[in-house]
Amino acid sequence: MPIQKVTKEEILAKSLEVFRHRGYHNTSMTDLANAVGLLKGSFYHYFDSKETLMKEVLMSVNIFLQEQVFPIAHDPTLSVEERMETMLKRFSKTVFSKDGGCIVGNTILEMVNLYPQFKEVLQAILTGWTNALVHLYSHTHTLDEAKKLAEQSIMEYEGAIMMAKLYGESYYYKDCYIRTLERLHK
Amino acid sequence: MPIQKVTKEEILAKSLEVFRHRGYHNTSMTDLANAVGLLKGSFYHYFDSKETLMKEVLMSVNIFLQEQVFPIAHDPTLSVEERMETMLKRFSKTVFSKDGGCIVGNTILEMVNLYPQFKEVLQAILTGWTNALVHLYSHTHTLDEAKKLAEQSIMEYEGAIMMAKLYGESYYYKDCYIRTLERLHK
DNA sequence: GTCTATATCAAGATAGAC
DNA sequence: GTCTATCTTGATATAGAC
Repeated sequence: MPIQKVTKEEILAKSLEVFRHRGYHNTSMTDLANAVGLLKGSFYHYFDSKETLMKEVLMSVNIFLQEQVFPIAHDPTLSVEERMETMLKRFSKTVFSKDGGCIVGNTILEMVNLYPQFKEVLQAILTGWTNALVHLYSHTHTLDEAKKLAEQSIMEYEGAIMMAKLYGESYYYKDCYIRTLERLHK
Repeated sequence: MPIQKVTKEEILAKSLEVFRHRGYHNTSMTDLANAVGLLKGSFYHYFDSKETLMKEVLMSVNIFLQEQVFPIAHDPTLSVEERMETMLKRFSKTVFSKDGGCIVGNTILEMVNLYPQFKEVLQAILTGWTNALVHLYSHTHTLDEAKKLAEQSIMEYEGAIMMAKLYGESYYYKDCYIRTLERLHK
């Protein structure tokens, strides 16, 4: 009688890590299965295809962010600065990997042209992220200014991830974090 | 007696376009050969492998930028603003494609972890780009400030490319262009 | 130098035993 | 639910005719 080694949630979590690190096309089903501790044949018990799996990974990321991360921007028990710091850290932990990967940026660049059906969830993530930042920035800026600042912060973050990958250091990333905070006050 | 249909330079130019648009892993040798007007068998007359081809594409981009684009930053016949504008436009035309692809960003994200030997040429491009911007910004800022502003502009550009791909508009990209110019004066 | 044909291999996916 | 074995496809790369 077979014993269940993993849950679907564990597969999604581990797959997120691998995709974040290696990108989509450069990750094989064998890589994913091994990371989880299964053989690839077993993997298809949980998912029809690699494409489906990626989509579920992205959807689980989106749900987590919408439920656990973006609402921090509205937490009345924290100061605006504290909300920003907490939210940035929590967001980074989910979306970025230490070696300069980003599940959102990776997937946009690799897949949006090829699989247009991925647009929706990726846009949902980026829109949620933008709105959360806009809310924080609008404490000290007009709505239009806040929108520009939010977009600017996001674009810088994505660029910083790329630089981190190329130069192997977190310097750019830290600078970006600091500027995103500073924009609250100028 | 066989007639030569293409030159190596034409292959490099066409391959750049395709890689910029589709990324590395998502481009097949057939795609490349077709874009050039050959069959893939013929393609191997010019290049040992896809990897070699990509490396030569990147090296040709680097040479073009170092010789034809970055020196604009030092052109004494133009104002600092004119140098920046001309350089940004020329750089974009080489490196970015209309649909939100960037040969530099794409390749860093897809290949640096996998093929470390690509780091050198990619770093050469980004270092050249940084130095050119630093030179322009240092007319109105300290060297340290100029360096931060240059890095910030580059990171924003890379982020803007990603946003352009996701939302299918050049809005982010234009904003980024404007801010990169504005930073000359604040 | 370009073509056709083919070798080789990796990866996604399926079938069926346990 | 997990395994082994296998099918199938698509892509890199090679061989040799023209």
